[in-house]
Amino acid sequence: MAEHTALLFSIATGSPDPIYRQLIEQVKRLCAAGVLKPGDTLPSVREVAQALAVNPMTVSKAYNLLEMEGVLERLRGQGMQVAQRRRQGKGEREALLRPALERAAREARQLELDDATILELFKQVLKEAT
Amino acid sequence: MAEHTALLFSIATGSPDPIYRQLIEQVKRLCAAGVLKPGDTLPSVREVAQALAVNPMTVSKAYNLLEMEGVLERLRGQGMQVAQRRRQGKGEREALLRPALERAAREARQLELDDATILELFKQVLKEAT
Amino acid sequence: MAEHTALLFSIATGSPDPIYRQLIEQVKRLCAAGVLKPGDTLPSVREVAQALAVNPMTVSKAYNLLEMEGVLERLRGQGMQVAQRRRQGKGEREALLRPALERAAREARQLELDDATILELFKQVLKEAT
Amino acid sequence: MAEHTALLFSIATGSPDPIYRQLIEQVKRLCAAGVLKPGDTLPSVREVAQALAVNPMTVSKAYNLLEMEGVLERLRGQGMQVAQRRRQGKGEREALLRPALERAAREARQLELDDATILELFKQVLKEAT
DNA sequence: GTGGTCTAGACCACC
DNA sequence: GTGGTCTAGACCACG
Repeated sequence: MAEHTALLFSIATGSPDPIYRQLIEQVKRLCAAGVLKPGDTLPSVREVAQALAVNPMTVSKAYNLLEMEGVLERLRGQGMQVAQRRRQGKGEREALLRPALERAAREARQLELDDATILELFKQVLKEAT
Repeated sequence: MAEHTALLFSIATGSPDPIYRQLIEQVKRLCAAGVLKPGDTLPSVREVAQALAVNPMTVSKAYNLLEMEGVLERLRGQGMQVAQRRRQGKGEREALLRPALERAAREARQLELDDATILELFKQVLKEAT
Repeated sequence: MAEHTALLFSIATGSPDPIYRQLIEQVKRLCAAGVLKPGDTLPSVREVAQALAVNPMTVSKAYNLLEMEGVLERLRGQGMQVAQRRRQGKGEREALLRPALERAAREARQLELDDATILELFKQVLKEAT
Repeated sequence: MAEHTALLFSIATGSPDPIYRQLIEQVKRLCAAGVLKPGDTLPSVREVAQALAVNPMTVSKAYNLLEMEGVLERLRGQGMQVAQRRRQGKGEREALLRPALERAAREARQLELDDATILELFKQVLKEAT
């Protein structure tokens, strides 16, 4: 149950925001979506670090912050697991998506593209990302 | 001729993003909103620096980057002015929008929201951003 | 004889090199080509400045430097004229052109374009510039 | 791991063009020449700054601009590396070359050289620049 | 007057 | 360790 999740994580090296933040938000989204369920164990720091070619300290930092936020729980000597009662309704998941959509909308406005074009392009992108 | 725009800029000292970025975004927004029109001259580096109690180099960096992006033009010895709309083709503008859409799509997938929900939410966000 | 030459000058506002340098090199080329012949009078500082929408001091600086170089001569109270013995052979004119060609060649190499493509493009540009 | 590239850089203190530009051109040339290959890491800002007795910000500015141009990539906490050749399309590369060719053409016209001569000279320059 | 460059030295975030 | 940001203050080129 540890090797199946390593593939769930990915980082965008070209992104402006730090790796540990990318990891944190990914875990949160996966929990919100139910892909990661309460009680699931997460891949070890070393596994993730190796799979993503990242410094272990970076992964550790993400896990620590997630523990402080109550998203994860430390299993003394056995890694981390998803904390209880983190299941989120559709509304909450939509709220998590909003920032990214708002950013896209803001940029679209500045580029002066009309809504039809924007939506069409987004549909296309969504299809590719399936 | 100095009082016309100095008040347009403001910075949030406690903000996570750097001052020069805040300035850049502001100029872009002012241009997009039509407050700054092509041909308008901007307050000098020194004026802005003094008005905001910031180092001139910081303002200079913002102006510089805005020039590189084609938003501003240097007026040799007379400061900077808003560039004539070198309106890019629609295809190019769509390409510029793609990264933001792709990011949103990736996050939406991880949240396991269905396409209809995602698109509906995006339409709503777009409407709010008008 | 003063109004016919004003049109000979032009400046590229987007160019990285200063206006007075652009003017200097243009006068040199026009002299080398024989368009401006020894004894020809040049348009006054004021005329050029107005025609190009440039600060008169800038034009004046160019004229002064050209006088120092011996390209122009001051006609006490009657403007400047092209100095004697400045007619140049074809070889010298080619030498004047070289820097621009070398720059283009260097950039072309960095862009990894093959010679045939480069030359074809240049022929096209030459035709447009006729 | 520090001695491999420090010696590659050098600056001409008496040069008309700024230090950061000299560094930029050098890196580009080293990349073009194959001395620096995609994936190679560059000496750190501090190393270069010390080796050249220059302010770190100056080196940083050069690296920064090279990143914006896509020549270098940031390696989060591990310095900069030469970017993977994101080879642009031929059309785009030709567009990038045009300005230099147009400038050369304009100058050639003012020198009143005939097209055959110009092209012959350009071929020669191209051969020398190989 | 304008912006451009550079310095010396500080502090911060990230890995 | 890495690069990023900012400051204070200097000097220069251009118009």
